Amino acid sequence: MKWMMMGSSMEIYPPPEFNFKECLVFLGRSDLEVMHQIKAGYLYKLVKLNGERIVLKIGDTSKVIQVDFPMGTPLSSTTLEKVASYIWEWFDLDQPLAAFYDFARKDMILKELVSKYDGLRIICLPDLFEALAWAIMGQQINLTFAYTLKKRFVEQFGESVTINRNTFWLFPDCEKIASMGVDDLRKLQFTVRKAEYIIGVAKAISSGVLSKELLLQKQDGQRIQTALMKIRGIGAWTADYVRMKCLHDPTAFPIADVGLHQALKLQLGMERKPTIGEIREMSTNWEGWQGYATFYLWRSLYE
DNA sequence: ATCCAGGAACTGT
DNA sequence: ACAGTTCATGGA
Repeated sequence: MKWMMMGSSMEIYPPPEFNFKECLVFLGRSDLEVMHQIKAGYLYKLVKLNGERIVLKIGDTSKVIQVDFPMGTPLSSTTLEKVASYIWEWFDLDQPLAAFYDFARKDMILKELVSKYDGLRIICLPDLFEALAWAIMGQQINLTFAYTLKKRFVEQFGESVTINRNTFWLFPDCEKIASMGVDDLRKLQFTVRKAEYIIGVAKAISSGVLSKELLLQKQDGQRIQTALMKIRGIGAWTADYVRMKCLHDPTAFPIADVGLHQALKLQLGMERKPTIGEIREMSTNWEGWQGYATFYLWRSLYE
């Protein structure tokens, strides 16, 4: 991770295989998104780091990520370090993407995508509770409604900061959700099950039996998968999604994902969606990078 | 109206 | 292990 301060701005120096504007397209895919805002090419997000709430204004200038602080808070060097590391993690910048491109350029399905979306990285959800809760919200419903649920959830239970008549939201603390009842979420049109799953996950995280650190300590992706799937409400799809978007495992592969199926159908000009078996077949070359293949295919569904 | 959506648990065999 | 059923609601 490379960064330095230039006056009141932070400069972050990402690896060469990174295109901020390409990532902005993905971040801008829903008008109902509440966790960040995009305005005039800048990405705004409220984060809580080192106990401080900080609004970040993120832009790019030729190979450099530039971060400004609209709240003008005097930030300690430890907080600044956490800002840099948050952004590094958000855009998955530790991933050696050149290795993915090396074979993807020769792959019949991926070559067009990696050329079109060059520099796109998986947009991560560094917070485990947010990643799990969002995945559960998205189970078996259309994305638009999933975003509606998230917006209600965040605006009901999250904290916010308003500057210049713009309101920015933090994802609700798991401690707060752990103290909620199913009925509190039912009011927002969560199903009983989704409410139970999310409250259960919130309790597990706030009690300390579940955490990102504990999962990452397991090293092996399969063990992490198994550990996640022991939790009620987390099946294979959610476990893969969280490994991909939160735990930075590029081998995670949500193979049953309907978005993936739809993207493959369109990309291959098929009359129907491919079967799991067919996807397994066409993904044999993707070993080690199934998560990135999936993400680039998801990207092809937006414009 | 009908089908389906970035699934998972439960039940029966 | 595997298939069928239930949950639940909005979008197209």
